[in-house]
Amino acid sequence: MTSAARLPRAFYAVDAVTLARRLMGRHLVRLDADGSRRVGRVVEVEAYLGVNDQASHAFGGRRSPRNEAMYARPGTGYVYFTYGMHHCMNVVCGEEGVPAAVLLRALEPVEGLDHMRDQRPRARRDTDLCNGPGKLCAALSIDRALNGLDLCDHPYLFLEPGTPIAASRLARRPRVGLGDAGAWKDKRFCWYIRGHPCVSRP
DNA sequence: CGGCCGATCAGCT
DNA sequence: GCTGATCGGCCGA
Repeated sequence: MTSAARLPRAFYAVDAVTLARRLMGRHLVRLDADGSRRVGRVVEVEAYLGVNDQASHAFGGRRSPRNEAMYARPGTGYVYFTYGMHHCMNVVCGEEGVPAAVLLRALEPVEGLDHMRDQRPRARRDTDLCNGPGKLCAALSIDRALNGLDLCDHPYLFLEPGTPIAASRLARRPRVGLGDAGAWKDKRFCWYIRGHPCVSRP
């Protein structure tokens, strides 16, 4: 355990590129009914910049019940269901009413690995528990019921300061899995820890 | 290890 | 109807 203080609202009230860098090394904490903790250290993220970003769910100002959380205040969690079977979690940033967010793509398991393994029975190695956006949501039992949650004031899901990451270990590359996102698909808006075994594409 | 493919469904055209 | 901010099984090298 590294820290008990959850990150404040101001931490999230920045643009998506800044928040992407800031989130690296932080701890995503999931408390359970019995008080036990599942904790993962953020090792890979992607920034989605907003209405001008062709890869964003809010491109062109799109707004629907599905992505409504992107328009909420910074520190809100945007959890959506995709491919008919997976959930992905974003952290909303910037200012309220302006859709921008950072997708959590991979975590390094830190605490509660037994519980994570229960939720991810197919994972052969512990490095496979949270090495993808759908996998980390499964490992931490994050689903649509949590969409729109306030990470600054939620009883069992939030972020803690965690441990910093040396700048020399930080790398960036184009985002993963985008279809035709025009010029935006090649922008290097994915950050990850170079050589880390828990990133989705080492 | 890399590529292909099926699962499964919400949102969009 | 089709596609997707995915995953895991199966195939071949």
